[in-house]
Amino acid sequence: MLDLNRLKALHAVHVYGSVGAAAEALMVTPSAVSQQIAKLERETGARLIERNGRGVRLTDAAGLLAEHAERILALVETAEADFEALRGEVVGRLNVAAFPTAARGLMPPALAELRERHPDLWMQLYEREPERMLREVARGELDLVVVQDWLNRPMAIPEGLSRKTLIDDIADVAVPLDHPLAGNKEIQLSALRDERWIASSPGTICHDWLVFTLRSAEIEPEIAYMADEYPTHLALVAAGLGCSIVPRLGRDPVPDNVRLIPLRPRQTRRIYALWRTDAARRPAIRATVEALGRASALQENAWASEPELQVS
Amino acid sequence: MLDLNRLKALHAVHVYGSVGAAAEALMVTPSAVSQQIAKLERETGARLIERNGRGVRLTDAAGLLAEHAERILALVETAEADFEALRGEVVGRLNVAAFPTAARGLMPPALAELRERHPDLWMQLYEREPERMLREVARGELDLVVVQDWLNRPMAIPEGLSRKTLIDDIADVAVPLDHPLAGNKEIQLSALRDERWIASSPGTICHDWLVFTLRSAEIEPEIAYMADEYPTHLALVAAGLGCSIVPRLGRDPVPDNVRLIPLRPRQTRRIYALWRTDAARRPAIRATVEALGRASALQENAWASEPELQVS
DNA sequence: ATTCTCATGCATATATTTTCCATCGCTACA
DNA sequence: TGTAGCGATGGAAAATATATGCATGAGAAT
Repeated sequence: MLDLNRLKALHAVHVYGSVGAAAEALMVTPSAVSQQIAKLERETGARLIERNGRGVRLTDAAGLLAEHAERILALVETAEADFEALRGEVVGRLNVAAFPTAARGLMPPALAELRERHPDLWMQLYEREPERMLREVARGELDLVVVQDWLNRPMAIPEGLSRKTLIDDIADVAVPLDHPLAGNKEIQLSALRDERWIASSPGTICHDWLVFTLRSAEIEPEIAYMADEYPTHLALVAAGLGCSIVPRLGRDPVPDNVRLIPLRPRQTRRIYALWRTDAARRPAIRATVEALGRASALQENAWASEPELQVS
Repeated sequence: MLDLNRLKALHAVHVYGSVGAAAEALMVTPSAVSQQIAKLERETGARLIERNGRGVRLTDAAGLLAEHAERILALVETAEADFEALRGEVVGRLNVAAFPTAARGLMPPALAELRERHPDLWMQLYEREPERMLREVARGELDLVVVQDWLNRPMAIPEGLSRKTLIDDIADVAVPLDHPLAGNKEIQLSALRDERWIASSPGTICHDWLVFTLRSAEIEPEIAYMADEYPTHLALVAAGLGCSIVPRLGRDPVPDNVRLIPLRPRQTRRIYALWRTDAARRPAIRATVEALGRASALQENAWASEPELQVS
């Protein structure tokens, strides 16, 4: 492949008209330039330069090559300039993941904001369960993940990861409209001892949250139905087949004959953004964490302003 | 100014995904690649590469630089091609590849002719399976490849490649001399329903051709033996262990007690030369394509003049 | 715990490039 | 016509750069 330094020498001779002038421009001796071009001739097998009186003249082939060299060198300079401009900016590609409700409730506004403010940032969003996210972010397969834990049973954060608390998600109880407690403004967990429950599949956080919340009131839930999609949960609740515990984050619109009632005391899970500490050098990571923080604050304000969700 | 070799190293890591693979592609040790990039980091003052598990990952800055490098390297290549085109001479080095039977049947006469006519052309011939060739020619690792497909299931040609049809290779069936059909002048596929077959390894085109041809007659072949070398196939046929479908191209001399009988209707695969359209500026490429065309025509004439290979 | 794979750093060998200097060819001018 | 001046080139040595082999260390797979 053509060598850039030789091309540079040839180009300089083309531009400055003599070996000596080219050498001066390149800050080397004429001999160096002469030898570079001689090597280029040997490598390509073509005559490039011929003596012309006291000076030299480029052949047609050399002229062509010099013009190409001009474009190539210009491109290299462009690359340098772009590179400089890049440093410290929010660009590149980010692989982010969140568990399902956060992916629906938190990511879309954050992604929209980032898209708006940083058009050169490419984000790819995945939906994942927490353990897998943890593994993948630690390995660098994902750049940033949104995970959750329960306040009284915090998750172990692997070495080398940083986190930022985004929001405390709140659990409400979904009951059929004809349920005895459906008129309540709030419900205590202990009042739910004899209900039948609708849960997600074991191994999902939604399942775990249900079981964990009830166990914290020493209730071993009787799980009557399992369904992974929340709209299915709510349809089952609407049909009077049981109750469900439903997080607020990413919650779909609720059917008319289902009531969502705040628990007392509040049952919350804390939601975090997690990323490799090293990777935080990337402005893109920092910008995304901040955008998630803003999206979370907006969400919390929205909840605070809905009176029927308040717990006295 | 950015150094081309360092950019090449960085680009290779970007494309091949690891320092080791990049090193292999550049034909140097991983250490060399690692050090080139380290120097680039020192020169630019930016982090370019970070360890990621067992491997590495490029930073955003490095990704940007690698993309620029891609353009720069492409421009250099264009310059080379233009340069050669200007000289109008068939010179330089060409990396060509073909699948095994074409490498034996088509390339040798073409290469001999080229060597004779263009002593300054250096050709390196590789034997490859088609998918890999396709990838490599698109990337510029190979300059010209010979691939094949079946007439009724044409191959997808990537953007930016040109092709020329060389020849339609014909399949014959090899049977032992004492086989009931050995006396036939031609054989219909349907007559081969209950044969046992000798095939190449799965994943080779020879294997695929056997299976594809028989399936086209709705025969699911019972593969009794697998061997990659055709002489071995023929020895197995000679021993009465089964039949085989053998392309004419690159066919070795056949043992006495094996009969090769044309299929009716003809089973053919079409063989193409493929090259990057940009690179066709090089007279060397054009000359090689033409030489392959002549070699193919010769081969077709040879087949046409052997009476025992005709199908009525 | 071990065994692999992969990247990297160091010391060393090798290759390349530059400089210095001598030489040669051409031009200008005496 | 001779000769001084200018400019390019080539060889040898020095400076620089680059690649290799090997050792090390980190992470992953078993």
